[in-house]
This record gives sequence, structure tokens and C-alpha cells, in this order.
Amino acid sequence: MSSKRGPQATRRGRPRQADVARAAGVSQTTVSLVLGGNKQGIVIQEATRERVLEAARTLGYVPDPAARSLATARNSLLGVFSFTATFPTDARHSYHPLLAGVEQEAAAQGYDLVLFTGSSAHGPAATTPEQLDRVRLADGCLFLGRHIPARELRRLVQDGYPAVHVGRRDELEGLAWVGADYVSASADVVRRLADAGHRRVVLVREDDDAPASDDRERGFRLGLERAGLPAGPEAVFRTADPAAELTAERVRAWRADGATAFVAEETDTGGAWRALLDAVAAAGLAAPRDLSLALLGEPPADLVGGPVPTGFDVPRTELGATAVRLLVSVMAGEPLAEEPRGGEPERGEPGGGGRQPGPLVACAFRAGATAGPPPPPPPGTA
Amino acid sequence: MSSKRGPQATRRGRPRQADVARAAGVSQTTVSLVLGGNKQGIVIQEATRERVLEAARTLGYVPDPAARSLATARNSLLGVFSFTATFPTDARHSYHPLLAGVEQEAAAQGYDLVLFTGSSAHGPAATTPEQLDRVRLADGCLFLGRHIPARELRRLVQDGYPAVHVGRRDELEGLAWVGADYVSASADVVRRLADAGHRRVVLVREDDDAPASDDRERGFRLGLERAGLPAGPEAVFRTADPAAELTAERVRAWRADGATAFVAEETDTGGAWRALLDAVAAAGLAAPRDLSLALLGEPPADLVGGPVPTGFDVPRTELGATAVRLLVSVMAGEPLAEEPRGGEPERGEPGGGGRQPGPLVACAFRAGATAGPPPPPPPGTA
DNA sequence: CACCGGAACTAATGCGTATTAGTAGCAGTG
DNA sequence: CACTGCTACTAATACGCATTAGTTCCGGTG
Repeated sequence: MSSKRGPQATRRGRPRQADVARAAGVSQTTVSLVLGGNKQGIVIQEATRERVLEAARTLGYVPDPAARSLATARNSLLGVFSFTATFPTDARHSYHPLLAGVEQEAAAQGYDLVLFTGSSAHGPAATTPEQLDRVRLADGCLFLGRHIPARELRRLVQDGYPAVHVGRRDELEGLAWVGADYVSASADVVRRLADAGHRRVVLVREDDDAPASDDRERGFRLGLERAGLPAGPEAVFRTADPAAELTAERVRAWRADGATAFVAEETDTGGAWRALLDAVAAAGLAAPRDLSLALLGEPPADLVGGPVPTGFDVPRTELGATAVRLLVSVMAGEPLAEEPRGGEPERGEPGGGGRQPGPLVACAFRAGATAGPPPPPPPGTA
Repeated sequence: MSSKRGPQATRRGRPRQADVARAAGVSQTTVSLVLGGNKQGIVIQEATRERVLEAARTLGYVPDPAARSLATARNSLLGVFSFTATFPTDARHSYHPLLAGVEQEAAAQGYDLVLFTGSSAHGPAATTPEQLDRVRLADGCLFLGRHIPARELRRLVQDGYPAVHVGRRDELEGLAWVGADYVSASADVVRRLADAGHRRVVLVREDDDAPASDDRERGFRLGLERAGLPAGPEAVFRTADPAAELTAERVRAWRADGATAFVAEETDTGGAWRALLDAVAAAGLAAPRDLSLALLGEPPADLVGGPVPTGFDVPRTELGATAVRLLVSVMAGEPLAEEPRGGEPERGEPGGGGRQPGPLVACAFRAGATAGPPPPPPPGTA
């Protein structure tokens, strides 16, 4: 039966170009030329071409992606490496919208996605160099997460490996990134509060030095300054444990002090916002009647049912798509070039407006239902 | 500086075994032996081994999956192929937990994930053979989706490619699958209703022939039979448009007829359950006071805020993990063997109990708050 | 009519790894 | 001391495809 099968029983029955060639009475090269792109523009007679196509169809030939990628030195794979699990089980925060954008754009550009699961295996914060290196399997890779293993990542980048971080990341020289424009969006929220008549606004943030948090505070302060509102240190309440330290008394004290609007940053857990809501409720107050509340981002999943917080939406899907586009361009251009980086970090002078069209994606204001004009001064106040 | 770089500028900086070999002063073969499995049991001196490992670490070597796959036909990648988009934004609540399970288990087994989208650039429902064939890049693949391109998938399976479908899928001979045990879970819900005293139970289902729907009805009927309750055709209300056809009158008629408990199947939209709730409310009735309601699955996302429906939870996360385990075992065993299939489809004789431990994952009963004992017969009844 | 040039292919080679045949080097045998 | 049997490696090759050098076969030139 199987007379001249290869030396091994490796042949699963999947035909290869050599088989097609034999059937069509041509060489393997010709088959490759006909079935492959033939970008070299080599001329093939129509009759021969037909014979090859016919043979391929008959045998059910399908190219081996591994062999193809070996030969072309690219495999049409984009990596996604998350420093936490990509699909967190608690679903508190989710990369889902982001991935939707990544996936869509990747597909549009002709890439498939590889999810590197290394970080989810041994719990968080256990990214070994080996795991990160596995990433090189893909033509390029996206990185996600609040905190990154800078040392390992640096090597990758220095080797010229195309990497793009999702979220601002200036500390790593040479790493390209895309980010949401939290600065402008936060400043915008403050502006609207000021426009509504609020004269004193307080920001509640967690004690975490993630760039995303810092950007929000910067935008917050920027908004205050622009509106001519007090932006001293007391304008920001920073605490490691909002649930415990953000009490009803605290809220009352702020109000007595003239504050009528409160802003919380968004974090993985939504802790600041949650604590703010609780404290306000505990103080027997309600928004937007007695005071205004705003959230610099989106509420955690479990609070979605409640009233829509005033604040802004993070365009996660668009962010994902943008990240892919940047990555693709990094892969195309000189990976080590200095130009196509993350763009100017807009340090000292944020400029708020549409200064840098580059990797900063705008966040849309969300009117919501927790903010309005400040209440008339309570009776007991001067 | 870069003196003896390869003949081409192809070398992007990704080191290969030859580079490691040079650095360690050994042959490429030795590197392969040390870094690869070395299943041949060839002896390598500890010192040499160390040198190779050290060199590999220093250079940041990582095996090329394409080359490896070409040489061995495996590369530690598991595919996940969705016949819709891999990350449908709206279906997020059903896919996310599943993917979480897949990710976790894949990581535990040492596999990374490749996400393949069937619908990519060419619009939905356009799964071309080429797209499906790309899957061969991974060692094995999980398939998701209500409807599958049977013809293309069959070829893959017949070629001996390790594939596992998530969700029951008997129609494709030879295709392994894992599914939730809707039959047992549904029967269990009915049993509990019967135990609570209900003598007449009605199932509301949509007009869709998905296996998941059929299984629920089978379980429902099985539960009725076991409890000795009437299981005639009138026990099931099947309609293409529950919202329109499931009216308050209908509910009243059923009650007048002695029915005290109503069960709805879970679907993508939750249409049946929603319609049931609406009709009951429109009839001026309330559960569990006037009647009992149960949902064979989980409520749609927008109803999560309301009262918890009595019913069962689909262990999606576990389902994902189980699917991965099955896939890994399929990959390990003879892919063409007849044994490690999806297990007996438990056709004709469902057996409800713990008959087949194989690929059927149990659903946990959820007490909820919409069911209880039947009310005392209303005054106007005989 | 020796030679050029283009058309239409084919032979040969490389991609990076795994694996299968070796092959030096050396301690023991008989 | 020629030979066996290890040990510890290395050379060579296969995998399936893309690509780069040919090669063959003409129909024209000068």
C-alpha cells in the first residue's frame, strides 16, 4: 500500500508541496511559485499554473504555517503579555474591552494573537526572565499592567525587540507606549465642576505611584489652577486604605470647610470611589443633591447597577487598537530608531489641548448623575 | 563591533542555538540537548550543561517556535478558535469566565494561548478554510461557538489534528468535546420543585435547536418523569418570540390549570426568563409568594441587580479548564485513536446521574429567591 | 553560424531545531 | 597492544516552504 512513504511514519496524510509537484509533474519550486505569492514576478505558463492548482485542490493541500514562518522569518503573531492574569477570575477589572480592540485591529492587520500566560501561572508578581523571553516567539508584543519588571523588559527592548506598553511608561528608556490622556480628561472634569459653580474640590486617591494615578492627579491640579481654585496640598487626600480612613466625619469636615465636590481616581479595585460613596452615604448625604461626586474613570463592575458616576470613559477599545497600530509600525520601521517612541511625555507643560496627536488617546466626558451645581450654603454656615 | 554577523542582515538580534553554542564553546547539537528535553537520555557533563545554560541565559535565548514546530510538530501553544469574534463585547459575560479558566489551566500546563478569530477582516460568518487551517500552528485547539463550519473542521479532525469543542457536539464524528451537564442540573431543579410540593411545572424555551437548549428540555422532562409529574407536550411552552407570546393571560391560564412553578431556559439574550418575569409581573403575581420561578442557568447581565433566580450556575471557568485538560490529553494520546473522544454522547438513555465522569461538568444548584413551596390553592379554585 | 537574450522552469540552499548517526578519547580486557 | 565498550560530544540530516541561482530551450541578431 504505502510504498514510498517517507523514511518515517511522520506523514500524517497531510500533503505537502512536493506531493502536489509530483501530481502536477512539476518541481516543488513551481508549486511554491504558483501557490505562494510569487512576489518575484516569475512567469509561469497558464497551463502549468492550472495543473498545479488542480492538483493542489485534489489533494487538499494546505501550507504548513510553521514551515512558512521559518522560511520567511515572521509568523504573523502578536504577543500580549500581562503582568497579571489577562482574564482575572475575580472580574473586578477586566482587560476585555482592551483586548477587543487589540484583537480587532490585529485581525485587520493580518495578525493572530498570542496570550502569554506566564504571569498567571505562579500568582502575581512572579514574572521570571524565562517567561518574558518566551514573548520573542511573536513578531512583536504588547505589555499590560500597572507595574512592570523593568529590568527584564529593558533587555528585550535593547535587543531591538518590538515592544509596546499599554499605558504611559516613561521610566523605561526606549520603550514605546500608548496611553489614555488622563491629564486632559481629569482637568476637564474639574473644569466642568468649576463651571457648575463649585469653588472647592477634593481629590481622593490611593497611595500608589502608578503613572495612571499620577496623571490623574496632575490633571486634577491643572484643572484647579486653570479655574483659579485652591490647589494646595489639602486639595488631595491620599491614603493607603480609603475604606478605613475615608470616614463620614472626614466628609463632614470637608464640607464644613467649603468643599462641595469630590473626585475619586479609578483603580483596579475601585477602592477610592467605593470608599467615597460609602462615606457620603454614612454622612447621610446624597449626590448630586447635597454635594457633587465624580469618578476619574469607570466604576468597578459590581457598581455598574447604581447611578452612573459623572466622570470620563476610558476608550479602552480604541487604546487597544492604537497600541496594535503602533506596534505594527515599530515592527516595520527600525525597531531601534529614536523617532517612533511613545512620543513626548508631555512632562512639565501638559498642554491639555490637542498637543500631541501621537500615542495619547482622548477620554470622553461622561455626564453621569452624581454631579450638579453646588447646594445653597447650609443654614449653619457663615 | 559586529564583526561576524551572518551573511544577511536578517539577524534581528534574536539569538539562536548556534549563537549559544558559540558562546559556550560547544556544538549546536549540545545546546539543543541541554535546552531541549533530551529525551534520548544522552549524557552531558554537568560543567558543560552549566556553561550552556549560562550562555543561553546571558544571550536571552528562546527557541523559535516555528523551527521547533517544524522539527517536532509541537510548540507549547494552544489555540482558541472562535467562530464568532474571539472577544465579542456583548457576550462578554459568557466568554470571559470561560477564557479565564482556559488561561489558568493552560498556564498551569505550560502552554501559551493563540487566539484565532474566525470572523476577522472578512465580516462574520465567513470562516474560510484558510483561516481554520491557520490553527495548525498551535499544537492543538479549542473551538467555541454555537454553529460550526462542520466541513472544514472535519478535515482538521480527520487529519489527526487535536481539537476539542467547548459545548456538546455530537454531530461531528471524532470531535472531542466538553460540556456542562445541563441534563442533570435541569432535572435537579425540577426535583427540588417537586420536593417543595409543586405538582405541575411548565418549561418556557425559545425556538432554537442548539444542543444546550435540547439538553435542558431533556433534563426537565427527565425530572418530571422521576417525580411522577405530568410530562406531556403541554409541559413545555416553546416559542420563537417569548416577549410577545408569553402574556399575563397565558400565565393566569396555566395557574388556573394547576401549574405553580415555571422554569425558563437560559439563552444568549435571556429572552425566555425576561418574558417570564414580565408576564408574571403583568399578571399581578409575585414569586415566590404566588408561584415559583426557576432559571436553568444564569440571568443576563442587566438583571444581575434583581432578586437571585433559583436555578443553577454554569461552571464556565471550570469548563474552560476541563477543556484544556481534555485537549492536552488528546494531544498526548494517539490523536487518531478511537478512545479519547468526547465520551459517549449519552443519547437515548441520559442516565442523568453520575454516569459519565468524562467531559460533562456538573452545574451547581443555586437556591436563589424566586422559588418556594406552592401557595395554598386560591379561593376560586375547586 | 556563433552568440545573445528572454521565457519557463528547476536545482540548490537557507531558515532554526531535533534527532540520528557517528567520532574522538580513554579505561579496561585477554 | 589490538580491541572492546563507554563517555561525551559533534557532524549531518530532515522538516516544509521561500528564494536565489542557475539551466534548458528556442527565436532572433550581426
